[in-house]
Amino acid sequence: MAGMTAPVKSSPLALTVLALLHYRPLHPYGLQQLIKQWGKEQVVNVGQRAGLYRTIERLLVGGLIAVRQTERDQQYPERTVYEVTDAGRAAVREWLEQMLSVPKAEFPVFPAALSNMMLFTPDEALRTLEQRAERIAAQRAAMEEVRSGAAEAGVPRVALIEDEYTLAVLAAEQRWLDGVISDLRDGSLTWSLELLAAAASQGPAESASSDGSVG
Amino acid sequence: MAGMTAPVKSSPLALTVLALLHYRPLHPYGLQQLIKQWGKEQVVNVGQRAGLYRTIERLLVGGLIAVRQTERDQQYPERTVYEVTDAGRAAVREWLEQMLSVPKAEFPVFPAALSNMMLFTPDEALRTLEQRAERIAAQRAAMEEVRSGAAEAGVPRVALIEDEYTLAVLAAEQRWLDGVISDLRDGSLTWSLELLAAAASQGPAESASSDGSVG
DNA sequence: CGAAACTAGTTGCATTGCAACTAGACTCAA
DNA sequence: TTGAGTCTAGTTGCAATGCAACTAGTTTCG
Repeated sequence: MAGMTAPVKSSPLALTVLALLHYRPLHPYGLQQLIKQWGKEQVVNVGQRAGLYRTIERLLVGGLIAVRQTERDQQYPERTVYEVTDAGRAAVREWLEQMLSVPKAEFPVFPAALSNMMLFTPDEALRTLEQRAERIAAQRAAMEEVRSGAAEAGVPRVALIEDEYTLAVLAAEQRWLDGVISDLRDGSLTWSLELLAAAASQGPAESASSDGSVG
Repeated sequence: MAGMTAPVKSSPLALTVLALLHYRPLHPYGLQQLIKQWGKEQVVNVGQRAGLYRTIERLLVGGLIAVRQTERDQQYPERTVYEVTDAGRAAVREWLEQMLSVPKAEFPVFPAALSNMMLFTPDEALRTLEQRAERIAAQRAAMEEVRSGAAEAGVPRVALIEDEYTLAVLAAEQRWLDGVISDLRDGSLTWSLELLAAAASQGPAESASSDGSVG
């Protein structure tokens, strides 16, 4: 077993790099530009190049990509052009299958924050959620404009499918926020420290410590 | 400037630890148990304790929590009980405001995978998305059962608000998946390499490299 | 008595995110 | 023409996170 290296782990960036090299061999900076041109910065975090170079290094060590040439377009620094290998072509399919079919547990900050919203008063909660709703609406509008523009310009639907998904999720978040906001406004969703303490003392709160005092 | 330390960064786990210590001083393992009992493992990643201990260390160094006592319930190892400080109480409010009101750009794997779905044939895509849809449906059903059970047991709505949100998002994902799946089945969503290459060659593909060949 | 399982915490490694830094080339205006 | 800003291109370092393994005492069960 000569070439045994640990299998390379998938990540959004690794998948995208490997996929783009599928279409054409390219150098790291070119990949970054391509990702931005195709509007995929929403989806892959190529903002700071560090991640990109490290990912490429990882793929190279793992044998999923190889150096094709080192070109020198005078006026620019030397650029190393990479191409995908057969192992890389196989890996992309495995990753893609896994990433598409298995919903992975991730831990975004918003649900975590929501789960502690009772530290705020209903009024404070209302104000912060209103701000979020505005921002989500703006983001959604901007994204929808880009997407429909691209669609009208003839970009095939499958190439915009991730925007379609993101928009569906954003729309759901917005609807949900609007509902909660209106429930906070009309008082059908409220709480107070006393109420919560009462609910906690009859709930399943008494078994994690030798001491049963709450608050 | 004696006690100047860098401000502690927020994270789902840090927020939750700080919030729970609000209700009652506790030791790390107790916090982990509490998080699990309250069904918050979906939302905070306390699966491997390492993160928990490191987070607590971080909060301690940052002055947001303090050691209250070191108890010894013989038969158990010594346990250090922490309590939240005034600085901690202030930090939680700032964090919460930020985390609730500002939608942060995160990079989950599914959209990244979707954006490269065209590497599969429409048929392959259909099959993998069907699998995801099944899993999402199962997860949603399980979660809904837990949530409605808790609600009927008298847990106040605000304490289940993050489940409500997650369920809304899961429902949207499921609806979206169902739509795409049916479009894949009836052929109203398709693609082929030739089609994509054609679209690419008239699109904005030609400026990231000196070489314009695609494929 | 021995094997599991639970309690409690630690260690190490790979990966990520974020920010700063280097450094050459080009662009434009004072 | 020279200096300020801006691109291109890549590197370095640190803190944080995720994941897995390891230590070690305790209890439980056969």
